[in-house]
Amino acid sequence: MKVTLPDNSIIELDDGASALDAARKVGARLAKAAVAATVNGERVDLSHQLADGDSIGIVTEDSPEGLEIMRHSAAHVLASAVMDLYHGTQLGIGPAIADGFYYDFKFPSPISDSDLEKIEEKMREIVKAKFSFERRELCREEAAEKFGAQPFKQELLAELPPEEKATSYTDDGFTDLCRGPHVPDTGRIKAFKLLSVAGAYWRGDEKNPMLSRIYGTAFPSQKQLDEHLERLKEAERRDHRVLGKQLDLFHIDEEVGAGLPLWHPKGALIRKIMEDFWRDEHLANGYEMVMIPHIASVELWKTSGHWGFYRENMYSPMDIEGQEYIVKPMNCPGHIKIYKSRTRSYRELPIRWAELGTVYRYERSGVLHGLLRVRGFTQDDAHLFVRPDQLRDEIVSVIRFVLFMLKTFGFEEYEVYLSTRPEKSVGSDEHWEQATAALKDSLEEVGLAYEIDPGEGVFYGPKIDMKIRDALGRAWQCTTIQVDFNLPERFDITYVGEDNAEHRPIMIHRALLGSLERFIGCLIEHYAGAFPLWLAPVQAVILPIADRHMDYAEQVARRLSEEGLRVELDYSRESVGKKIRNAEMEKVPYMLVVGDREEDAGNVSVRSYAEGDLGAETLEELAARMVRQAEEKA
RNA sequence: GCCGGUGUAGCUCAGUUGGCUAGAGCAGCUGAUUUGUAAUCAGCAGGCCACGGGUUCGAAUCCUGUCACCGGCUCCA
Repeated sequence: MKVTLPDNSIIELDDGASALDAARKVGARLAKAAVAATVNGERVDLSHQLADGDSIGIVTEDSPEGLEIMRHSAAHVLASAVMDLYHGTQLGIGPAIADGFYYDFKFPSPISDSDLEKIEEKMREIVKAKFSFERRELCREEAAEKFGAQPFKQELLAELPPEEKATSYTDDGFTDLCRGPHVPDTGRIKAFKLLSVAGAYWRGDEKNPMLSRIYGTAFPSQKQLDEHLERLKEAERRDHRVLGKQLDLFHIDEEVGAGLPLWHPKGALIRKIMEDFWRDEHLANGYEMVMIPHIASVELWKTSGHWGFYRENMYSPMDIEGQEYIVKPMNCPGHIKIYKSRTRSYRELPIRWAELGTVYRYERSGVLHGLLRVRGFTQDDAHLFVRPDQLRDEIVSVIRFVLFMLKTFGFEEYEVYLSTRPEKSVGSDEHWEQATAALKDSLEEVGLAYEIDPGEGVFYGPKIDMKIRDALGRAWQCTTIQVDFNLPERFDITYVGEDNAEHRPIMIHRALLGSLERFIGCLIEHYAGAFPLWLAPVQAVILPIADRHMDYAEQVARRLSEEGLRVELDYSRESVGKKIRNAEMEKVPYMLVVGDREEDAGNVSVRSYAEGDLGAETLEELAARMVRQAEEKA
């Protein structure tokens, strides 16, 4: 028989030949590296029997697909080991994921991290024994019987489409319901490690029982595994919670309350710089600033619909002389009230009102996470009131504005989602469709690739979300752009049109950075705490060599301050080496050493955080260079 | 909120099977040193061992409740 290879060449094989035979025919090296195959686009085991005319590709262990298959097999071996060690365990599912794999179990009694070593040991035995993975096709009755003691597997079986065959894989006497494919034998799982155990609801639904999930990872070589573990350690060093403490930027105080960060001087200064930039850019882009109070009568939230649809995220009302007031979870109703304070003409639109608006939302204790998930945060919010004919252009310019902001802060990578109507929502189908279409069209006009996030919209409208990843690769939603036909209706806001009749404006809710808290958290991790010059709370620290250089050092400091640069003078009576070390630890962009040589020459010795010792430079040159660099925001 | 783990000085961590005044390094303070590109030396001070209850002759250590934090799930900017 003949089969076609990916390069369209055709090889001849004996009838009944397997994918592995095909790999062998191509070359011994390929056969050795092979872990699975694709036949006519479908992933199969190497033992898969080929048919005449098949198009075949060999999946090797160093390819992304091969790695995924190996990790999936590692999950299977994990399950083998667990079933051997903990009798009566029920099996959930065990897929490969981005950086490894996991398997969900329901143990007869809880296990903890300390069990991982034992399980890993057992896995090593299984790997060493090189048990082959035996694939079997099962009829439903057989499968039901085989997994009689496995309620979760039964559930999966019951949901398998009738036309699909149930398959199982067996190694070392352990059989798992699994679609496959797997590596040919357990010995092909090279370097692996179990990382953690965590709770996970069966099928990701909190109404379901909670299982114990064991996470692990696997690589083709020990070296790659070690590198991966090293990356995890590096990520820990970039963690904004660690750096926030080290750099004295913020802290979260138990007595103040969980999820309520306190900004220290340096952190607050970074915020101030960002906020100034943000306000300036908004004013330059046709926005006006507004401000609203932090609490509002419960009546406002009833009108807006928050009281009905957003209540679980809102704090309990407080009583003020018999009236109920709510701490705001969103800024929109306040801005709408400003709109509604007088008659609006079509000539005024689009109205663009921006505010760094602090909101408070009830977040369940388990979700809080440093600055990335808090209970009180400041959104870089704005509400645009537009005529229908302006909607699309406005969304497009908001998207362009976002891209500009993210780029300025050094983010070139993000994920874009279009979130559609959730279960709990207000408004007509027609409005939801119009709003969703407007967002979609705009994304396409700008040419941004996006994914649909079904049912993830806000209760009053669909949204575009942009997510940034933290040091550990977890995605955090920052940017949000929402089109809203509903709140204008609920508040009955209008503008007078050219025809002298009242018309309903459409609202765009948008936050470019999302919230300052989350964004700064991401920013800290992005720069690993070493902020670019324009954001650095201290841009240069002056290091006099001895006390007699203090006057000159002060002169240098004064000169740079005159240029609007943020400088500090290290007065400590430490060695130069120590002063440099301290400045390095604080990740100050420039360290300026001044001693006899510099004082005589009227210059400074420049050491940059990024580049090390740069040698002497005149004060004027340095000042000009720093000012330019800060302006360029590089 | 749920599952598992953790909580000792400002920070990072020791603290044997329950048993002496709970230790170290860094940071801080004091003194000496006046220093040339990532740590000068010495001394001092600093702890309701997260908080509350219990077991015990005796608890940082064991049990229990609360709170916070970490990893994950669910949920979100």
